[in-house]
Amino acid sequence: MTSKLRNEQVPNISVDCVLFGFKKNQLHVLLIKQAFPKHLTFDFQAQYALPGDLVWENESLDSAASRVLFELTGIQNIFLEQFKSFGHPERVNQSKDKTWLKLTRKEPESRVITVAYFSLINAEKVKLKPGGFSSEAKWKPMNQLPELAFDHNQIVQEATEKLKLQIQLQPIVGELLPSKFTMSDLQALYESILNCKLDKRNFRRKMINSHVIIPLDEKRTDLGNKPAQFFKFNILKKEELSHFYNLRVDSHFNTLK
Amino acid sequence: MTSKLRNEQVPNISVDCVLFGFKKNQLHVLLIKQAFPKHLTFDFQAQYALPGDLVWENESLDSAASRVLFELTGIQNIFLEQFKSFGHPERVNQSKDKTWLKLTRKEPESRVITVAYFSLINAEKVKLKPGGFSSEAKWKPMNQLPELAFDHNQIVQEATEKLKLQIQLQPIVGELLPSKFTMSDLQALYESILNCKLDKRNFRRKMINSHVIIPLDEKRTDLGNKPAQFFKFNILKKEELSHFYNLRVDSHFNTLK
DNA sequence: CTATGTGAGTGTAACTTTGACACTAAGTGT
DNA sequence: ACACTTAGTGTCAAAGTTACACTCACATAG
Repeated sequence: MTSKLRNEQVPNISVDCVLFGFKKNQLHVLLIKQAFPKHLTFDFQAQYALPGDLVWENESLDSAASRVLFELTGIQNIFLEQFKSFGHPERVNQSKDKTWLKLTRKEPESRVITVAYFSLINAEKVKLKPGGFSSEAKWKPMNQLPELAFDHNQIVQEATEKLKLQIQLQPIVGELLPSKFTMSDLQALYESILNCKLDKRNFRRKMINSHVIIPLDEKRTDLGNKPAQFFKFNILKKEELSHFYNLRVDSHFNTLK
Repeated sequence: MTSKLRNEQVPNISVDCVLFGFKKNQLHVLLIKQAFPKHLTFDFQAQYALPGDLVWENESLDSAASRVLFELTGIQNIFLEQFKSFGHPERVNQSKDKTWLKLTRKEPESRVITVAYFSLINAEKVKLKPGGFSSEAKWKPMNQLPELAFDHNQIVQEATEKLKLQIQLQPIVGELLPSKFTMSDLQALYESILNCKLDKRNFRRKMINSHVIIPLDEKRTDLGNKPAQFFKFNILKKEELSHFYNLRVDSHFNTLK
């Protein structure tokens, strides 16, 4: 029996993490910039990419995702949900990626399939510490993503679809907001994920009735206008998650389309 | 550059297919029996398993799933949906599986992660032709599955959860039934997937209103009782799939629990 | 101190969907 | 004609959804 070294990498299986965050009323994705040795600048275009790397021989996919995310971005202790694997035979075979693969991989020609994870976190609260082969870890707004390494644009795309679906089925967005937030914050978040306008009164009623959020004894007073009630998320059991089916678009905007 | 042979297997990436079928008013899963050389009978327990095998170097995950399913069961031209990958480092390391791995794999000690697919098909209509390393391809009722190879029981379990969720969101069950079926057939199918009793009138109303099914000019007369209307599935666009949220349990049975 | 701007917050009526519930209809075989 | 079996149907109350427009509370500028 071949005994595997603890930190030996599986040459053809990786994990990638799509982290969504919410900042300045916009949905963002966490990206890293591939690090590269200075002397290579002339023919090496550092690319943005999702935090991701090969898994180790002795670790599960879930723990690989957590480890890799931590190593590259400093983010720790968050729940990552596996959502899809990507395995096109040519997915790491584009010329834009060759140099970087040669610099970082023992078997740069190897076909790699990747297991993609996603998660929602509070972009304001988390501290980013790039490490490993990432020289940068940055939130980039969803609506102006650069071209990413490998097939990462497609992965982000599919994660976004998944996210849209999810928030209409259950209120998983708790992690995206600060611990206290106003109803308008929450609505802006939904609108930016669903990419549409929602009706204010109906949205408010739905959220209140669903008991997903709880009003606090505190108001936001820092803006120059009527103070807004703060809410916090309620931790609900699965059985309590009803009410989460249709979020309808504001009719004004509906008829404009 | 290492040029890969067309049919070379990736030693550590496989696909597995969970096929659901409906027979005798019961939900079934398609299993194969691992083939083995006769002279080994004494210490080799042939196990049931999901149809699955290693992927080839040059094929995508989706096409690997289709190919493997065809090779082992003869089933062709069906839509397989990827639903989750399983990658625990010890998932192919149980003693029950060692013999078979040694007989069939070039690298029997290799860790293997598997990408699992699922699909729904009409068990009555499809012809099973075991091939490759499968000596048998059989429908087994969900509620009495044997112990399966590797972690395949867990994979079936998770596929079942996924299926339950799916049919409450959209009427994907078309493929499970013959091209014409009665309302009772359809309800029995839902009940066996959801594992509960539904109210007949509410179910009927919901199905009719959703336009998922269309009545035919034909009735079932072969049973000795009132003829039942035949229906067929309607091919709907995504936009037309509303109405599919809550399927409520029949209250009689609800209160019994 | 008044006016204006800004986002917060509120109510209702028409309609649709849901859930609970029990009997009749149309065939068969005896 | 009777018994048996499965098919098929209607209604009411409760809950949820949709559309829609004005007032409230604060800050600031004049």
